[in-house]
Amino acid sequence: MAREIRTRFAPSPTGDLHVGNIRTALFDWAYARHTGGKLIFRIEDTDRERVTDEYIARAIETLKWLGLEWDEGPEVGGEFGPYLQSQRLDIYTKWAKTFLENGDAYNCYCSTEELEARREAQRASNQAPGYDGKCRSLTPEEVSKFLAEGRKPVIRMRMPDGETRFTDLIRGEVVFEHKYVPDFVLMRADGSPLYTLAVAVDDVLMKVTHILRGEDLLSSTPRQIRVYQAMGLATDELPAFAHLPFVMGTDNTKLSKRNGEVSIAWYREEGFLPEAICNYLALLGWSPGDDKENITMKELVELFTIERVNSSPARFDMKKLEAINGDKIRALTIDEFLTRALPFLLKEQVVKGEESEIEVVRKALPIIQERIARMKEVVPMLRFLFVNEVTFDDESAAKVNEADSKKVISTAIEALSGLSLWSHGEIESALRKALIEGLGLKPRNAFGPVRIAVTGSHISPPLFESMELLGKERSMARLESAVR
RNA sequence: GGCCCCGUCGUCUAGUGGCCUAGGACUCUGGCUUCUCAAGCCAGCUACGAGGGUUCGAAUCCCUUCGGGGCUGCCA
Repeated sequence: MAREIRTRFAPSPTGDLHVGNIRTALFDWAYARHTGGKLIFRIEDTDRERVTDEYIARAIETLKWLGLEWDEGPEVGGEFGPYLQSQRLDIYTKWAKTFLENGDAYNCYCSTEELEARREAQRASNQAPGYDGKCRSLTPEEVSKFLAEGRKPVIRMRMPDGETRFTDLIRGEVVFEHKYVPDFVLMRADGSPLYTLAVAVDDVLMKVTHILRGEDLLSSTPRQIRVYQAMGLATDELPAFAHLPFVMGTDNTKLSKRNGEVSIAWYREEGFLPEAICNYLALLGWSPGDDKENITMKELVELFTIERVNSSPARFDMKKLEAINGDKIRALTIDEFLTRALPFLLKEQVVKGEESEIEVVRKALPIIQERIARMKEVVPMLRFLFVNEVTFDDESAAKVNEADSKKVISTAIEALSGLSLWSHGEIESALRKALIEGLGLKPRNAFGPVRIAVTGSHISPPLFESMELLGKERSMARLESAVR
């Protein structure tokens, strides 16, 4: 029986999770689900000056919101925990010591200043900058001298001569000659581990079989493999690597958290649905293969394979995300739509949450469902139903105040005042009769002024349905006030 | 500079030697529909970075070149 596939998503939450992080998490998740394997969620917080508990909590929350459930990790536990690296420090220390004892690593007494100076010299003489191996084989006398100077050593991994060769699942065979991979630091003088140590140790201990991660980590792979080897893993026990292409900004620069639009929290506030974000992100670097792009999470799981992941970087396109989001919104049942729309209406205080209000919203949703691309848009779309008086923007105000408009609205008032049944059908036929037949107006010119008077804007949901929802009394009041 | 990765419409992509006078989606443009805005439908614009090979035949294989990106940290 083949061993169970285990992937991991291991962010370092130095800020809110962003688009690139989530795309990686999505692929990790989809691959684990597709293969019936496990997804491990691990927090890489070895740099506690930059990673805060607040960011960790937000990362957990974001993943849950997107529906990317993990099998092992924070909150759910698992047999290979803990899943916060800051709680695993003794493990890293133990391995670093082992490496030291076995001669795979050595104490390095060079100071940051000395290293920097030597790197400068290397650059100046056109050599590849990197650790020069100065402390690789210190004599006991040299060590005593350094210690006497009060120096505290870091632990540095020894890269042997030769090369590292591995098959990236996305890019094929990749070779790094070790002369371009200098000895690297595993542990600081204060005993805190570095990423290179912690990531490799954890992937081994957590029995990760497939490492899907950003392509920026591609050139650190030889170092990671070196740690595996020092831990005693045989070549056929190494995890498989798949380096995902970047998600770039529209301007072709790498997306970064410096840019406000990358934070997933922002997309949530704007009203992008989690399934739309996942669907769109899945298309960045992967494709279902046929011409169907609008897929469900279930379909993504069924179709996702690493073979179909691209190797070239993708640009993030807000327009396409919006289009997919609109499609997802239109696919919602009214109950689902209501559940998702309500938080936006409550937050902007369009409604207070009373039963009667929610009933109005429920009735109004069908007529705006195909008119919005972001959930947030329900707010401007429905606000007119819940205010006492509409307010006009400059353009609408000018339009409604024209003499022709006042005449149209007056005529509409006469036509509507006698209506006993206030339904959109009745309203429509009464207005058509009075304005189009009666005044000989084109529909556009006839209904425009009425629309502005009733909804406050020349852009609104369908007029007759809107008036029905508003009710006769309030509709008439708005018309009256517009001609006053 | 060195090492590594990448290169099909504006964007995301399909394409693994003939089905490609390169398909789909988003955007954009025009039209239809129409009470506004949308949605929907139809049509259109636009691409294999360049140059050499290999082959009867190349977007697909090879080489060179150009361009973009990453790494080159006691960040991850």
